[in-house]
Amino acid sequence: MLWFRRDLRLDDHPALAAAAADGPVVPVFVLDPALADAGARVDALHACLRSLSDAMDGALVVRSGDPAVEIPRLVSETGATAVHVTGDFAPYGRRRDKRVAAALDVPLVSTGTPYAVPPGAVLNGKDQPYQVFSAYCRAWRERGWPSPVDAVDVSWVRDVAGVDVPETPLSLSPEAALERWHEFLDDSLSAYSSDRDRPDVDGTSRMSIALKFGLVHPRTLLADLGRRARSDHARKLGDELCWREFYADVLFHHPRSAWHDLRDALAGMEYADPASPEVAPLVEAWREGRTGFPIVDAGMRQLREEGWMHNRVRMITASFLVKDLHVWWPLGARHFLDLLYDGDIASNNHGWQWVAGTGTDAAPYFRVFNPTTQGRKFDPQGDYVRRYVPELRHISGAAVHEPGDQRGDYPEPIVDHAVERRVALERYQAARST
DNA sequence: ATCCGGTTGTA
DNA sequence: ACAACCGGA
Repeated sequence: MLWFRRDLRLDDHPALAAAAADGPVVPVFVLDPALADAGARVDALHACLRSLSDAMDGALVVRSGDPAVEIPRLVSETGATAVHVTGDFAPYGRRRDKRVAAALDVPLVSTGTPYAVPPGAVLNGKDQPYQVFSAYCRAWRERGWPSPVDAVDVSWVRDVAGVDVPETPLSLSPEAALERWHEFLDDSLSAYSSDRDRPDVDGTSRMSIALKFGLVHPRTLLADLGRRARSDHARKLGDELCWREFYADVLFHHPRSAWHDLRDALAGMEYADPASPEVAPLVEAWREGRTGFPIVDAGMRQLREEGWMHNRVRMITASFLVKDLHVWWPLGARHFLDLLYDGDIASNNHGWQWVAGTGTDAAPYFRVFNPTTQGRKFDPQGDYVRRYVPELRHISGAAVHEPGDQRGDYPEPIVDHAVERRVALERYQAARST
């Protein structure tokens, strides 16, 4: 039996190869009620499951319920002699897999991971986990990763009863993701290093959703990049894949950092109460994209409309919540996870902690993003803002980023950035000296 | 020990 | 230029 989780593909799949070596394979997915409130990405999950089921002519068995009940039940129904999985390294997945293994009377066999390098496998000179990206990345490259695994012939066991996958308007499949990947390699990799920071340009690989659900394995992408090893652009994209692996590694070593400050250096930090009458409307304006800062609002509206936000803008909008509105990062991390199709607890929540200054790579605390400067720099023609903020479409060029009288119905800035920057710096100073 | 590096902003 | 951090080699 192969129990699929975040590995919803048939190619380059070590656990599938291991299962197929045992004989005919029962392909299973369990819709876990504990993850049913996972926001937008439940739709993305259903889209991935539909394409996976199609790829095996409908053999996929979908059950709904607690995996610790459903998986043992399927084993006894089918007489499976082992349950094969790809390892899961996030806190919930690790707890769930322990419960399932304990409830089974056949082995739960874990083969492979969703990463090129398994979380926990790279340690520093003192045999400790890395706490900064650049050092981790160097060691990660040095360790290296295996080539993609060859396709295997699988005989699927059919006609095991299951439930239907819910309908969804989304369409996601490994084939479409790889098609996008090859288009990206052909058309956009040659400008990646700079265009990746440009939300107005379609310059990123857009592989985040495919990686989240395992439609493709990062090893597949890294193998293609390895064939372009002399390209600085390929190396830069390798770095971005490494950020994903680094944060998975950090979460593996520090499961609590999913929702708590990784470092306690700012334990005494004073935050605004998001439920208070003064702050609640500001947080709501942030969520809805009407802060009066065009690049922030464009990003928050892109998130609502598309379930995706450009990474540069994720940093800008996160910095605004944390440093201009002084709200503790988990509120923002929760909001992103609710709306992002690619929402991943390790990358998302540690990215937020990076911005907040409580995580790895402790950015010097005085590094506060200026939303206007960031807009001018990374959306230089203003095209990104005009795409998502219709109220500003009558303003041409970079002037969309500037405050002024011509902005019509568009809101006035809800805070004075220069003032809030100083407040943030004072609070960081105070927290550091406690 | 000492130096490097870092998704930055303001003067 | 400077702010003025800190893990890692």
